[in-house]
Amino acid sequence: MKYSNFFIPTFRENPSDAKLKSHILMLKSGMIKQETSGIYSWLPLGFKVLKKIIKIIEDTHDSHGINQILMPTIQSSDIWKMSERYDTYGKEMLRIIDRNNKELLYGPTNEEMITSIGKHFIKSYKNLPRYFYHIQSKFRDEIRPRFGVMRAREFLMKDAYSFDKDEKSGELTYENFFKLYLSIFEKLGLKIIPVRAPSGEIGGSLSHEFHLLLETGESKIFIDETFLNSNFSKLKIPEIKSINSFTDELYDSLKISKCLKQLKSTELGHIFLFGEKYSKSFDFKIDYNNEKIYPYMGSYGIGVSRIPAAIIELSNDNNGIIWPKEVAPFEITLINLTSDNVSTKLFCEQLYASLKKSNYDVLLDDRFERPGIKFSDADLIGIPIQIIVGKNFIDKKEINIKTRKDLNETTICSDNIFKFLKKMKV
RNA sequence: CGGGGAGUAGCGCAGCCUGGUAGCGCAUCUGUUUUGGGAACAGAGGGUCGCAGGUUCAAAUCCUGUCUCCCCGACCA
Repeated sequence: MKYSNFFIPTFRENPSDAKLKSHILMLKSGMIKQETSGIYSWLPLGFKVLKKIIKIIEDTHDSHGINQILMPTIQSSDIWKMSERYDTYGKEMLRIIDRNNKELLYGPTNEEMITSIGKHFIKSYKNLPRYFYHIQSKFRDEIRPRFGVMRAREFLMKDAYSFDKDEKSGELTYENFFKLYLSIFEKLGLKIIPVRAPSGEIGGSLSHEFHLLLETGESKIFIDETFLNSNFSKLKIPEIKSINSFTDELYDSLKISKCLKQLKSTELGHIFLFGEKYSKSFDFKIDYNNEKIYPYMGSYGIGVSRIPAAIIELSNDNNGIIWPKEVAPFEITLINLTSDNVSTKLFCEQLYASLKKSNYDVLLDDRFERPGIKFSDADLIGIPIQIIVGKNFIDKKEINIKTRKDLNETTICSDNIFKFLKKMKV
């Protein structure tokens, strides 16, 4: 992508309305635009990051036989009346009346809808287990939205749903999703802590949240300190059930006596095994041998649009964002400091083409801007590698490679660029 | 929902107390000179001062109402 074609409206001054570092940087780097309280547009740079995250989530789900679908944002009140959540969900649910006076709502979650889909199509235990997921906007009318996309009203969520024939099979599914989540967060470069959680509004018995430790986080979790360095990926259901870490709500209600460390965090994922709750209320029965059973269900959410903000909270400096390579909008930014010079222009165009040919995701800064502006924009938008081409190239065929993380700069001969990138393991 | 703050050019702000033709910095446009860390000079454009009503000869400024946004808390997860 060429900068001249890519819309990145950066700002020199900090936005007055934002307080959290990630919120400030997302606005300042032109990733998002607030439309109204708790509702945001994703601009090209932000959307590119979001798509990288979505791709990791999709690939991981697809490789585990989880079927991607797309359910609508607008739901009928009928299915919510069936589960009796239409009344209990409260003011967080955005209710809509259509022209025929039919009660609709903007979905805050999709258990009801997936249950109705399951009931419509699944008739036999031989079709189970079956897994579905979708990535779709949700709306929860928070009392007080804040911190940009961290706590938005409209947000993007990955929610998966499982149908099993019985509890035992359901727990195996739950265990698989538990591991799936660990691997997704690992691929995102995030060190995540699973904690036991109350199952709350959705109901059921088994529930865990996946938390990222963050000083500026809104959640509190209680964990055994040895957990900070544990590997959870080998855990089986009995161990998962008895993990020694808790959300504050569960910690309070269980009155845990053992001394646990309290830490601040942000919730990025939440999984539930709620069993027959919805299949029962929908009278969703299937044939099993010579009887009828209610499928055993679970749901598994990831707050997709919250992830970019969480990463920025962890990874930034005074100059701007520092993207980890896993989710960086581009791997490399190629900065031509002298856009009007024929030889640097030609070199950059050729290098840009061959980098793309080698499958590097590159942003070529070909703008007619002064060097200072290009440097500060590059640091602000935080692409991991900067290749800087300017006077040194014209004089000595030398270019500079800068790593955004530590701002270290190396001068190399322009012929050696690919060798150097390989050595850097970009 | 309780408490606090704010709405004036695209962004950041001053002006309001003490009413008298709406300003600054950045950004934008034109020109010249510049060009390895947010350039200089010269010129230009851009405003229903959130909205509605009231007081007044006169309202960004005073009064009343209302909408929106932000922060703290409670709530939610």
